Amino acid sequence: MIITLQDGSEVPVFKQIRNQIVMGISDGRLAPGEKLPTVRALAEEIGINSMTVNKAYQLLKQEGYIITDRRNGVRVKENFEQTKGLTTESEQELARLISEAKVKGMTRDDFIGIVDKYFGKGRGKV
Amino acid sequence: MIITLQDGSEVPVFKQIRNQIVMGISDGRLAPGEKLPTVRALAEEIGINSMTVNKAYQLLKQEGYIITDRRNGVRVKENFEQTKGLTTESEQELARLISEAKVKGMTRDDFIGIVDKYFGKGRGKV
Amino acid sequence: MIITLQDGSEVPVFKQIRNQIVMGISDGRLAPGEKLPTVRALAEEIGINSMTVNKAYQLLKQEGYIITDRRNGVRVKENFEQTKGLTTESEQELARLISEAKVKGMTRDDFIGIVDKYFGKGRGKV
Amino acid sequence: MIITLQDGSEVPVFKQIRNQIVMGISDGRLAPGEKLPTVRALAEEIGINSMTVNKAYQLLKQEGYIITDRRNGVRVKENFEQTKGLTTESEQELARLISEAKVKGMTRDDFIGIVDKYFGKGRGKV
DNA sequence: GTGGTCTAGACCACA
DNA sequence: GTGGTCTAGACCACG
Repeated sequence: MIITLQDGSEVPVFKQIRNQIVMGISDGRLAPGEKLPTVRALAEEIGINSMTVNKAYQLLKQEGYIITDRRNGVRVKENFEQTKGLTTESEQELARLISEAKVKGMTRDDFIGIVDKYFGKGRGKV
Repeated sequence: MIITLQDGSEVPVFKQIRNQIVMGISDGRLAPGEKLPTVRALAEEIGINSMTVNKAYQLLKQEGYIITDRRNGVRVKENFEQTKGLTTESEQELARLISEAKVKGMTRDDFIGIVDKYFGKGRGKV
Repeated sequence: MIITLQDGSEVPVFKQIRNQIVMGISDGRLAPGEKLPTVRALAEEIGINSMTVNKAYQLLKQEGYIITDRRNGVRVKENFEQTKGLTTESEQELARLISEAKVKGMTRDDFIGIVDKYFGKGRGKV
Repeated sequence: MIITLQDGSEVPVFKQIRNQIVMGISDGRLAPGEKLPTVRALAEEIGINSMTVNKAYQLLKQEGYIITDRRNGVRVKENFEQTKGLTTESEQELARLISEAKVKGMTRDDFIGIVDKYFGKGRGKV
């Protein structure tokens, strides 16, 4: 899987990495149990410091997306916790996005059209 | 309309203000043309630096949510641009939220349930 | 509150800081809402790099012990989540400690004597 | 006795082995004088490097849990030192666990409930 | 001035 | 060779 960084983005590099890996897991480009590049390898590949990659991996580990250990390097977790709900933060973000959409004249169906565009891909019961 | 700041939030204060005003417009608590408090008044009301409120207002103005003029102070815009689409940034954020939801085992219908919870409110053709 | 680092310890510096702050909260030396030293101040005080202090604070934040924000610096959280249970990791650690105690000939009452020695102090319903 | 390694654990493998053997002694699954598998055998059984098992055995030997001799291989010690006290490190760990418990709202009796859950098992005067 | 991010380079325990 | 830790020093957004 290829990680691409946006240059002038507000979102910090380590979080960009985290987001792309989560999306990779979600749409099936990263399979459960699959090995991720080592900290150093990924750092070199995308031309950043390895501490930054480390930070991204630590975040993913803490969130339960990956497992890191010295024997096997870094791997996508096999079983994700099926909380079946958004965090309150995520729900707030969604609420904000919906507000913006409504003000811009989007209907519920317009919005759901976009949701379906992304929900269709990869893993997840549709 | 009352603006409440979250204490330890990652979201910077000026953006919290911006978000709440956008949501206020979206759900009808702020009517088109309605007058907003002055920078100074709002700053005092919520106990923060007026520079911060100013920053929020500038952002809102730049995004086309409010207009400022010397005679009438700050007012909610009368006609919003009906782009009927999300900005690319917003769409990316939505894509990320959907990815997280899918990994956590949410179905499309689970997700749309939450969308509807927020789409039901106030302004916007439903 | 004074933080003292053990020099040759196996436990990393950032975790030592974290532990001492948690214990400070627990025994009342740090009150809810109390301001903690800034990242830089604490780093200078104990003679380490500020990134290390930052790491400790991030951990404490993530665990819900403190709140950090740019307006107010770092503060002890007002209301802790009352989960009223140990994490599975902590329970495993306790199990291990008890195993060691038993092999060394300690009775249940010996062990509880030590527990009481520490439970008596500060905050917490006894 | 079966040794099972936790996959993404923070605890290094050699220490996981050490801990499980100590717990095995404590709850009676390993009897005093009982023969332990050879380094090589155990390494093969759990699929790890024999250096790692060796490290665990050396630690256990140094702590006085096992004895090794050339003729009989590795055996659980017959008589453990009855110090009837925890090491200072262990006591510090316990203090930390108690601190965390208190902050999370556990009472002394809640905590002792968990202690009893583990103290009840196997060897040791209860 | 605050926390947050990032770098370049180093060392360590673990396996 | 792996992840984890730490340093010294820098820059940034926020307030």
